[in-house]
Amino acid sequence: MSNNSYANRPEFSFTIEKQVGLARVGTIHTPHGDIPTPAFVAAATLGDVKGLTWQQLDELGSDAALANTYHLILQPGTDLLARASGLNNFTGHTKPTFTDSGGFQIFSLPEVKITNNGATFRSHLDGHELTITPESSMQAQWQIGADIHMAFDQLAASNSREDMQIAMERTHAWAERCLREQAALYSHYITLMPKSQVFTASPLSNQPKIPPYQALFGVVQGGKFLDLRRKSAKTLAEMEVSGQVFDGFGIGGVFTADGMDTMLQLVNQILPSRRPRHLLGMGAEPRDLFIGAEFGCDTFDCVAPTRQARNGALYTRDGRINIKNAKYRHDFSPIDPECNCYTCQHHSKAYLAHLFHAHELTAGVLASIHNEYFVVNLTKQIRESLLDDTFQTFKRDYLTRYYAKNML
RNA sequence: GCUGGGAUAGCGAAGUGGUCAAACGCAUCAGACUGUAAAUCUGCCGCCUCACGGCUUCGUAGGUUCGACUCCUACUCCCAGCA
Repeated sequence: MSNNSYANRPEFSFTIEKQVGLARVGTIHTPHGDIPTPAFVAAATLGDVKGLTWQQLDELGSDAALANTYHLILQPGTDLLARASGLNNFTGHTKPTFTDSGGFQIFSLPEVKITNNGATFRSHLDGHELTITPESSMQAQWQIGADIHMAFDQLAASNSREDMQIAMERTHAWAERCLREQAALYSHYITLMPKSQVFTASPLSNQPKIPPYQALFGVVQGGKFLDLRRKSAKTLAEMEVSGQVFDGFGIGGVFTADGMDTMLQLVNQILPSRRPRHLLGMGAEPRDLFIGAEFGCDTFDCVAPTRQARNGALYTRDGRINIKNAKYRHDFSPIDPECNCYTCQHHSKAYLAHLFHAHELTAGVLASIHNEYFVVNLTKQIRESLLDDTFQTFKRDYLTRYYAKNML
């Protein structure tokens, strides 16, 4: 292993090709292939990117996808995914995958009961009660068999410092348990958690399609409180249980780009530079990606590009437009004349507007191709600009133009 | 021709004496969406006004009443059944 790479296990490593301040250009190596970074990871919550086939996702340039453990536990069940030899084999997606732990979803549900043991909540599908613990989340993620897992974390109940600190400390306690379980799962592949009310995973055996090692990222919390963020980053960076350390880190609980630069500077100076960092949930706006990459994040995921696409909000170099607006009904130009996506190469705004007004499924498909391409491609361009030392100019020009209308 | 039913805002459809510019749905117009309970949600949606507020409406014309979309009369049109 070179000085520029990190490999907790031979099957997972991160190579840094260039560092510019906190920003870096690198490659995450996984059993399902490489992810050149910075990279935008497509949100595939239920095992698909809404509105897109895997082929379409592939063709627009996506290098990775992120599914959600909470959703997959509820349906189709992680036992089934294990039986199918893992998520990639089940879905037909061939590229690297992440799974989120379910923490974020659970805390957005009503009537969540948090104890030191775990989170108890009701399924949003049928209301049945379910408990997820750090251990069971790890087990479920191993059954899903993604390349990169997130530690089971807690989001704060409010923005108050007190709640933020409670959530952070619980996240740290759970992080230790996640590491312990990770070590156990790696050596035994998977173990049983035979408590009747706790989500339980069945033992796996001889599942060659499931990666032999599945990386685990610890999740930094602390909200807007910089001292908490500092403590969280330091604690997780130094955490080691049973010889197991985090293979990378997620930065969670970020809901706005305001103040994100300062927070990321602080956190990413503390996190070990040779391990990858994923900015959880951010990427609805170009500035999120620029700021994230500039201050040391390697991967991003966000539901906004596809959600907004389904709702008719489309990205252009000159800001976001709502394709359903009356003025686009007879506009025969592409969404963005500078865009090279399939949709912009083949279709006009008028056609898209018509499909949206007619509630055709194809509207969401074509719009999702465009929006997902937009963020995936922008992140690739950021990577290129870091490589050829044009990042600052690129960033300034891009953001000035994108937000010009909003700065009037 | 007779009998019965009906005509409400762009469309559909509530309302059967005051609290009705008029429920609700759709459409229109606009906005929101950041680890997806989201192909969802919010607002607007007769005219004037930034707004307070004002004005004109419920097939047409007239009447009863303090007051009518709601009651009466005539007319026009639509639907069903019977001839």
